[in-house]
This record gives sequence, structure tokens and C-alpha cells, in this order.
Amino acid sequence: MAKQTNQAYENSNLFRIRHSTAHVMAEAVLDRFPDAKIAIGPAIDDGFYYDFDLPRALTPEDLSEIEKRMKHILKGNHKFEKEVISAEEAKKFFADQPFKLELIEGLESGGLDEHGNPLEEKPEISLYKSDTFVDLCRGPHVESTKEINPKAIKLLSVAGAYWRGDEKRPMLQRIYGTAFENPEDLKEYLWKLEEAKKRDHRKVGKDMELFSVSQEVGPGLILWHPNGGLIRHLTEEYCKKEHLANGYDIVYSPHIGRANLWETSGHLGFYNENMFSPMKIEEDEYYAKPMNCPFHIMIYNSKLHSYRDFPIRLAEWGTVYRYERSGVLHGLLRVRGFTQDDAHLICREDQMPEEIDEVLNFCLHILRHFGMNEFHAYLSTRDPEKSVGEEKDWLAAQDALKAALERANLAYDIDEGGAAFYGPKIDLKMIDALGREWQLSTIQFDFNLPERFDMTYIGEDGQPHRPMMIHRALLGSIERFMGVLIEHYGGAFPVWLMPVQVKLIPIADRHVDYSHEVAKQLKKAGLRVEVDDGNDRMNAKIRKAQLQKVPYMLIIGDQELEAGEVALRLRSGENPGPMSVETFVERALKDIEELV
RNA sequence: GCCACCGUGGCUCAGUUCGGUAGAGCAAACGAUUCGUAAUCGUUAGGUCAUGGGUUCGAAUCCCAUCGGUGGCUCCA
Repeated sequence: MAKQTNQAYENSNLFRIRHSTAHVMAEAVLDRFPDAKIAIGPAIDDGFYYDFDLPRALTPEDLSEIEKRMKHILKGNHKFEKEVISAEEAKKFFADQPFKLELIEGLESGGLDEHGNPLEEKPEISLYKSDTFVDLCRGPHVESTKEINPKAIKLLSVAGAYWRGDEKRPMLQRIYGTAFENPEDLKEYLWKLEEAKKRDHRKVGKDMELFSVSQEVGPGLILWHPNGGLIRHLTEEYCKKEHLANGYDIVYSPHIGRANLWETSGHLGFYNENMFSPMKIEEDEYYAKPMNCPFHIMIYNSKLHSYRDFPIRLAEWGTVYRYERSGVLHGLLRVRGFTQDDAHLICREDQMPEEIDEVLNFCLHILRHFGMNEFHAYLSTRDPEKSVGEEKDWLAAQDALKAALERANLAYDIDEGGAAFYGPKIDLKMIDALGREWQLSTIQFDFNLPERFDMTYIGEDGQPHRPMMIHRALLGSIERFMGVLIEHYGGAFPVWLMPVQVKLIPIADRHVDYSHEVAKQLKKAGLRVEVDDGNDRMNAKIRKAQLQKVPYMLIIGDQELEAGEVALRLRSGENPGPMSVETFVERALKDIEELV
């Protein structure tokens, strides 16, 4: 049940509009910078871009001038005309366009697409001409610029981008823009972008005092504030309970280990550039751990194992440190120190398929508890160029992963050759508020470490055998997971995770004592409660509670005081009104139970 | 790491074009108000304008460097 590539989009009118708008943009850029070297300009999910080598950096003013020029060009009703030519002719035509020459050579020499990836068959070489602009392009395009509404296009940003995505090659200037079929769609898209920014976990994290990053502490290192700390604690608590109930053993391991360990594991060889520099202790070097596996393996290796012991599942909320290049850090989603809900499943070969099934279902069970039902699943397979282990083991493992995905009824994409050198894997990725994908869960085979650490067990035959090892993280990193979770709910977490579940709002001072009394009862029932006994007006207190996304507001005035009740208001704006304290508690506990 | 942009009280932002040694709102503290479903009023306090250097009689403003952030690119076992 592999997921379809998005053919529908590529065949759509919208796709042609965007691709054609990219050409018009290139024309406008060439009008402004006649010596510009043009690279590639495809349509992408939300719009299009075009890469240029320009004599100077683009300014925001350039962008609006280019956009103005584009609108002018669009009004010209220029036809997009295709012409198929030979490689020779194409080279002559693009003699002063080095990037195009490279593209032509790629097409000619057996077929590389514009990103440098091999094509199945050698393509024809075609030009598309519209107005004064001619581009090497396979199309398709709209018939004429009149099909593009000048009011439905917008240039969005400038960014650096390496030619052919290779950091050793020149950096070009990429202009991102978007285009829609009509101005309303554009407006809606821009509005959605604005709305998405409001859900950004960095903004919500600050507003709700969940976490912070301090320059003093260091970039990519997270400080969890009381509110975020509580949510994290509840998350961990739930997950640990589930792990214990599902056959896992909880272990703990230190944050550093001797160089020797990392040599055996191979990390110093293949992961070195992501590790923090070592510290010297007495005569030995120690490294902060970038992964937990070696420690778990040491626990396994600390005694002799029988084939009857399996499966062994060692789980740890292990904090790891990885050096990430400064430019890639991003709030909670990409950090330098994070805690994985890590586990290593060690089993016999014959147990492996069932083990995969179980862990995948367990993973889905956990994610769904947090309201996450939509993710992209990927199966990453072997790259024969760089892989350890026997091919037959790989194929068996890949089949097991595939079968598990299908039994779980999950749509997935295959990332051909995308596996790490030590084993195939399943990844689950979630999207953030701005549509960027972030990997959370991962289930991966490891054909490398059991070998390196000489892990063994004694089989039925009395002989030593090598066990299989699966490395898995379900939330992935708790930091990243919390980031995605914050954006998923826009900060309005389900009641069970909300730091303050109930806000009591006394209308006047004479209601304060009763409010505290009610609060005491609610706390006794296990609810997290605050009384807003400041001297704001009720409206202001409600507003504050709304902004904090508190699920339940209990208004307490003369009527409630007299009747011994509370008047409930929900963060949705719904107003169930007065009820007894017991009725409210019942309702709240039910909501918590049902993950509302 | 690379390209571009940005950094002003706890937060959001004005002031930077054209140099003349900071201003608002929210939050806070205090006082008044005691109010029925999204902002009551007043007073006060709070900033070496990211850091370091330079130009200048004078720098938040111009220049250089560093640190940090944002959007991309690369990377992401």
C-alpha cells in the first residue's frame, strides 16, 4: 500500500500556473539584472522558486520591483511555446549560461534531471519561450500568461541555496514565490500562514511559559519552565507506565562514556562530526553520549544469555548530546541536547517479525494517546554502496518492516537506499505548523552493533548465536515531540496535559473565600486549580484565562455562593452554566479519562 | 557551516532613512473600584538600545568584529 507520489498535483492547472510564474519571474529578474545566470525554477508544494547567480544580494525592494515587473509581463498575454532542439543547438543557445550548460550535459549524457538525479530514459531537450524569456524546460506550462492572474501571485522570500544542493558548489540566490488560480486562494493561503505563526511552538512556548533557550546556557539547549516541565513530566509518566505494561525493562545509563566505548561502537569513526569534543579525566578521554545504544549493549553483555531470555526490551529516557551546526537549530525541533524515549529490542531471528509488529502497534498506540493520527510513514531500504551485513538479512528485515506497516494499515513511502549503513528502518514524520516534516518515531534494525560488541546468546543447540537488535524511539526526542505537540494543539492541550486545568474566577472579594474552598475540593479530586483572586473585573479574568487556554473557568458570584455551586465556562466559549461542584468534578475527570 | 535579514524594559513594538545621550501598550508593584461571561481607572518603578571595538564634539542610529535569533540551503544513524 505504498503511497502514491503526487501525480495529481503535477498534472494540475495550479502546478502549470506556478511553474509558468517561475518563468515570468526569471524574465523579470533578467530585466533587472541582464547578466544574471539562471539555474532552475520548479514549482513546489506551496508555490515555486527560481535560483539565480546575481551580481549583488537582493534586497526587499528588489523583490517588490520584480513582483511589479512580473505583473506587468503577465498582462502581455504572452504564449508559452515549446521547441524541441538538439543538445548542440541548446548549448549554443545557452553559451553564456553555465548552469544551463551543465543541465544540458546531464540530459545529453544519458539523463540526469535538474537536481542531478538519474532519469530512467534519456529525455528530449526542449525550450519554452514566453515573451523575451527562453528557458531550458520540459514543461508543462499554461498556454499563455493570461491564464495567470496577476493578483494571485506573490513573491515571498529570498534564501541562499547551493547549486545542485551541493555545499561545495556556489551558493545562488533563491527567490520563493507562490501563485494561485485566483486572488481569494492566495489570500487564504497567506491568512493560513499568519495563523500558523500563531501556533509556532516558540511563540506559544514563550506565551505559556513552557520552555526557554538561554544564550548564557548555550544554543540548542532547552530549559523547561514549570509549565512545560509539568507537561513533559506527565508525558514521561504516561509513557513509562505503558512501557512497563508492555514488556519493557527500564534502565538508566550515564551521560558520558570513555573513548574506548565509542571506538568499539564505531561512533568515533562514523559519527564523530556530530559529537561534542571529549573531556579529559585522569588519563582517559570521555565523550558526552550522542546515543544510548552502547550502554544498553553493555547491560546486555554483562551476563550470559539463553535463547529463552528473549525478547529483551531495554528502555531508557536517555539524554543525548549531538553537535548540530549552528544554522540548523530550531526551537525545540532541532536541538543539541535532547532526551530520547529510547529502547533496544533484542531477540532471536524467528521472533523478529512479531517483535516489529508489536513495536509498531505500540508506537501508534502511544502517538494516538496524544491525539496524533496523521503522520507520514517511510520505509528506508538498503544502499548497497554503504551497508554492513548480509543482503539476505537486509531483505528479510525490510520484508518484516513492510509487512508490519501493511498489517498496521499505514500508508507509507519507500525511501530507496535511504537506510543507515547498519540497517533498514521505519520512520514516522509529523508536520509542524508551517508544514515542515519532522521525524519523531523510528524503528530500525542494527546489523552492526551486535557484531561490534560481539553480542551473543546460547541457543537450543548449546552454541553461541548472534541476536537481532532493533533500535527504536517512539516520541523520538521528547523536545521535538513537545514542539510538535504544542503546534498540534496550538497550546490548547487536552485537559490531562494542561498545567492549569481549572481557573476559579470570583466576581467580587466576597466570593474569594468560597472560591478557595471550592479549589481545595477540586485539588482533593486531583485537579490542577488556580484561583484568580486579583482585583480585576470578571471580564478581564476570563480574558486572561482564555489566553492561557485554561480548559475550565469556574465563575463564582452571589448566585453560586448562595447555591453552593460553580458556573462553568469552557475555553471553547461554550457556557454550560451553573452546576454543583460534584457534577463539575465528575465532568472534568471524565474529560481527562477520555483525553478531551 | 553557507546566503539574506534581524537583535531597543519581562512581553509586543515605535525611534535607525536624515547621528543631538530613549518612547508607547501589555505585564509588574501600589492605590482606588467589587463588577455576571474576552481588557475598570490612576500612580510608580523598570532600559549601559545583544556584546566589544571604531568614526564623530556627540552613536540605539554610521563602520568593523563577535555572540544570539529568523527564513532558506546543506546536514539530520
